[in-house]
Amino acid sequence: MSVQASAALFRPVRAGNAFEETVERLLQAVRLGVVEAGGRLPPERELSERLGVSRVTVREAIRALSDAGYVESRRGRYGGTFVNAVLPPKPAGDGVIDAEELQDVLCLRHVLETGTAEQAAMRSLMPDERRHLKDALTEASVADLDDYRRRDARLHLAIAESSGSTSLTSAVADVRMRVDALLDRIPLLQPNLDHSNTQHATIVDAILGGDPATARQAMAEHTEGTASLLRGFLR
Amino acid sequence: MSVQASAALFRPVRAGNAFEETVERLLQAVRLGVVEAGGRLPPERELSERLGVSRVTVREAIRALSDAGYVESRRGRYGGTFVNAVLPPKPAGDGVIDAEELQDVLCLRHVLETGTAEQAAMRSLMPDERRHLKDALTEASVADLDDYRRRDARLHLAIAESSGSTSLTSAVADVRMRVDALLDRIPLLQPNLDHSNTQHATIVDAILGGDPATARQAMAEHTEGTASLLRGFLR
DNA sequence: CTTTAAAGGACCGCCCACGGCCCATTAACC
DNA sequence: GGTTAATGGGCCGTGGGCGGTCCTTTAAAG
Repeated sequence: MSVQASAALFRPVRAGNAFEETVERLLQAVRLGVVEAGGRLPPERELSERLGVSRVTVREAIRALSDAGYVESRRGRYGGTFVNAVLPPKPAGDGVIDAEELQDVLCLRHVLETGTAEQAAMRSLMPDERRHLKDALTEASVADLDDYRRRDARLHLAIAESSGSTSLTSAVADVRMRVDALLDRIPLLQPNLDHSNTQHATIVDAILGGDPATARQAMAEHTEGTASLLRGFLR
Repeated sequence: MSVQASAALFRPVRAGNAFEETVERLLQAVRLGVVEAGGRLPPERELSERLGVSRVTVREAIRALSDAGYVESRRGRYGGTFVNAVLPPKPAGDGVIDAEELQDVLCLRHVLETGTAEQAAMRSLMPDERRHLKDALTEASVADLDDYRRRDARLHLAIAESSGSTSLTSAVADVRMRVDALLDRIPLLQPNLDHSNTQHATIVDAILGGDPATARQAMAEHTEGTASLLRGFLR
């Protein structure tokens, strides 16, 4: 039995307790911009059902996010839990980063993102999917430094959705959270942002034009850009 | 908020209770050939620690696998839990397959497997990694119809390991379990098997030769083969 | 102004899972 | 042949998470 394979298979069955995992999932929705600023989360009862977790646990998780300044709850009909316009700054984290973790997440991201771009370009997208992609691209292109991370994530998720595989979309969201945790430790510069926007346009054009090879290639260059940024700053 | 993205993010936080997930994980190790026939699982105490689950739960899971005929436990020093030489036939499952699930898993598999093959070919493998790959290839090529599924899975896992990313390896193992559940419903024919062996050799050669493009292309053709098989039988 | 429905807020009893501990068994070693 | 260490087997008290139920608040609808 290979030691690496067994390490991959005998990893922990759960990343944390129900509360922690629920917090993490809701954080994904907020941080990746799936629920936009000012937007409302699904009602607690619905979240409870969809996340497969008791409502008590959902409430505790929401309470934690509320205390941290991410969301705010309002009672009464037409109430709910709303995403704050301005998100709290994230803790810088410890300076040391595991080189193996970096290699792992960057490799995974490369595979997933180039794969979604290619798959998206291979499908014949519905009109609403095409519009959704274009909208996400536009919103990312006009974002300022503060909003950029969320809108960028939202665009990459839109591309993943265009692949037509929910499992792929989930995987992209998960790896994006890991990448974001790393990106929090390096500065975001305007030139990088401009360059990203150009690449985004190329990728979306290729997808909408049904050109898988170009979509993959463009996405590869795009992820390689942030990858080398991370490698440079963290090593 | 896109309905697809929220479906991906607000999916259940846990696939089942601790017992069920532990059974699933141990089944992976057995069914995917990570622990070969006659081989010994790690001791219960170690499994408990690595899986992040209490020893009671591990024991209940092992008991379930034992009852199902997958493994056998022996007490005393140098005892342990051993994988049976002949695995029980799997239940056929219900005839109806969700078309969306099929599309989802095949798309995910294509992206992951072609990605791992490419990444593996891009790395400079250590001598023991190269040997491991060759061994897995040889064992798959000499397998008979009964053993083929396990050895094939083992080879694909070996390729995934060669990518150097444990996350990727885990993802490949997970999607392989889903694919296997589908493959159980269609017959395995010798011609398909021969064709697979030829493709396996091409893939491994490309990886060992450091040719990412060929590795990806060969793996793409390989997965497309089983994909069209599945689509044909199940639709 | 009253009604109503939908949302958050709070509590209770139950059970699964955990940690910890000790027992029983077995093959190697001296 | 006794000793030893590693392994599976089993038990018990505790706590987290669950399902269920009811209360409170709120804005739209009438």
